[in-house]
Amino acid sequence: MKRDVFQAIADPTRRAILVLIAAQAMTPNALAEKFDTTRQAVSKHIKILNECDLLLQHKEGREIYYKLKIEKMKQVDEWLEQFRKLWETRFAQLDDVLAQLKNKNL
Amino acid sequence: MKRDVFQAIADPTRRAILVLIAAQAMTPNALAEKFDTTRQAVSKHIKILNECDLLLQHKEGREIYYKLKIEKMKQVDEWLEQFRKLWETRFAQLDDVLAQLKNKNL
DNA sequence: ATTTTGAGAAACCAAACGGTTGCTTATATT
DNA sequence: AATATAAGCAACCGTTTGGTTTCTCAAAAT
Repeated sequence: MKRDVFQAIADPTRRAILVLIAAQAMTPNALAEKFDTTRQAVSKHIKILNECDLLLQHKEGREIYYKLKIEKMKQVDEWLEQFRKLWETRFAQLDDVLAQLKNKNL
Repeated sequence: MKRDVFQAIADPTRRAILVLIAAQAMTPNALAEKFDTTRQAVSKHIKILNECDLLLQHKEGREIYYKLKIEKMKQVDEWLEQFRKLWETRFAQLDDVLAQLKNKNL
């Protein structure tokens, strides 16, 4: 199944996982210990993250290390761009208002 | 019920609604016409967006205009910040690699 | 005054979600 | 060789999701 990044970050546990494996690769067991949840639960989240094409993995013996494809997070950033423009404009407008208030006080 | 922004943007229809009402206030009916869905479906999405505290509304007669609280979208931006740092670092490293390659070619 | 229209609310439905339990396979450990 | 451990997979369960249909209410329009 194919999914998008927005689905991936919808769940709080998954967001926490993403943060952890952004910095360093981790095994499912290590992740499960970090939060208090079972390995199977983590495993399911990893499956979903994989379907979002967000993960890199490499095997070391019987352990599997998962790491985040950080670039994929840019997709969220790109979508956000359109709003960023708006809130920056609004901020500029607020600046104007403040400037005018200041002038009135003089 | 209380929800977070990440839930709001998880659904594609909801993302489309957010984009539309970011620029200008719109009524549920107007929104429903934009995509091919029923007003009731839109109404449910609006309910969820409201529970995420993402909406401003004002009534004009029997019509209700909804508009996005754009600043709320910053919450996503802030969460993304930690990844942005990483992918920018990585980009800088790539720059280094390219620079080294260039030197070898000289 | 009656009818039409905009909108929220409730009941219902199938599908998806998040989690648990139990099983299997592969790799280490003893 | 026998046991222990890492991990994926499948079945199951209660809850949530996204959508439709129906109903009600309030504000136009006729």
